[in-house]
Amino acid sequence: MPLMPASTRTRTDTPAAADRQRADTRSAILDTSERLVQVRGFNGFSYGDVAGELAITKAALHYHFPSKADLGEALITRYAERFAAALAAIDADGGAAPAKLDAYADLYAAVLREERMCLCGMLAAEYQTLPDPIRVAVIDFLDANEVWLARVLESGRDAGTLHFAGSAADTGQSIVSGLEGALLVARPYGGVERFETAARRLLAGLTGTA
Amino acid sequence: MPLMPASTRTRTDTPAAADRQRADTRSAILDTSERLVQVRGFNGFSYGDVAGELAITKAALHYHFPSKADLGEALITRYAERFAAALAAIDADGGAAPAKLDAYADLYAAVLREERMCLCGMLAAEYQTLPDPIRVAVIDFLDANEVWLARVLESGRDAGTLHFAGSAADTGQSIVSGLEGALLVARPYGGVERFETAARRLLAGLTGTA
DNA sequence: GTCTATAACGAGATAGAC
DNA sequence: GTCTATCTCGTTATAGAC
Repeated sequence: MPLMPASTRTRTDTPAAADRQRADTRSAILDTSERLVQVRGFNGFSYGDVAGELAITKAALHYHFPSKADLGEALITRYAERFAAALAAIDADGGAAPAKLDAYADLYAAVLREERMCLCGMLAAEYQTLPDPIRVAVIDFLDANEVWLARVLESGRDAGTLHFAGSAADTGQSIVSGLEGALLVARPYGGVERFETAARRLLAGLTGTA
Repeated sequence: MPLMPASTRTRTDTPAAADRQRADTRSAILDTSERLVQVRGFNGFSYGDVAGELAITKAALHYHFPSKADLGEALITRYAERFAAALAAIDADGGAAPAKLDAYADLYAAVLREERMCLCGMLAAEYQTLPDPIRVAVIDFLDANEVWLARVLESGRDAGTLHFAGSAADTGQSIVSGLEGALLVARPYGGVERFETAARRLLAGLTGTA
């Protein structure tokens, strides 16, 4: 690669390369912002923080995401898509219902291992300060999770591998809130032990392995 | 009462009256700030918000609480004291362990009815952005709750009214995280139904009334 | 697409009068 | 104790050059 300062070379020699770079920068912004929101909250990070980490300017950020609300919307949208893909992957694995629930809880544990809060849980805490489109996306994310869980729970009950009182929908809500709470409380203590303990107990109540 | 603008009269005619007013203003600041933190988060409210609501100036706020960190510390300290008093009151009621757990969950429900998050849960979400003294207070608050719960759980197990696998300490942690999560997730939806459903399921697993 | 420069505003905080 | 006035800094956001 020729030694040429980024400020003096074009970096986009063809239209296709320009598209690629736009997408790359956009992704990098989303990656950094996502982590900052999960660690510090939507009200706890700034364009300046992101620009500093990526060594670009705040103005460049505003080119990709005109307002912070736009950025937040893009963040939760992408997060929800990735989560939906993860749920589809669990389904594709073809495991039984209890294994699916374990895999689901592992998604949360992976977040905690990076010392983050669930993006949606963090936004739920800040809900009252969020622009309306983000609020809607938070609700949609929670609903999608609970719908998926309800389906898994019903199939497990039908197969006799899961046992729970009340509706599958209510039970799904309890799982989401239980795991979100386990993340929330575990993070200040550091490590995943507290989360694992709470998650195990939560799922054990459904499989009867208590 | 003589019609005299607050700006022209002394309002503190005696030293005792001065003390009373200092305490009153301080309480009013704490009350308003506490609600704002529980609704919007520690990073989601400002001295200006509090001053505006109380119709005093920001400078007056700084007299009572020089820095925002000081205010935050006072907030969680008072909150923890009030919570400890509420737990003592539950103990004083002399109910059995299951009734104590119900009363404990009701403390959370009361918070949600005011459309707030638990102060400690909110601060847990913002943990990475908080000054160190507040972080310590958050941990202390969680620990105190879990110690109290562990004691109730053990007495219930001894009396045969509560049944749970694993240690009382771990179970106490699960209850705290379960209720905090139920608050967190319920608030965006409005109403207490979601919380009540999750709380009932959580406690039903301990009393065997599932 | 990214930059420099700057606008416009709000934040936390302090000084000094009353 | 509370005020007015001010400071300094950080924030989101925009304009215009390259």
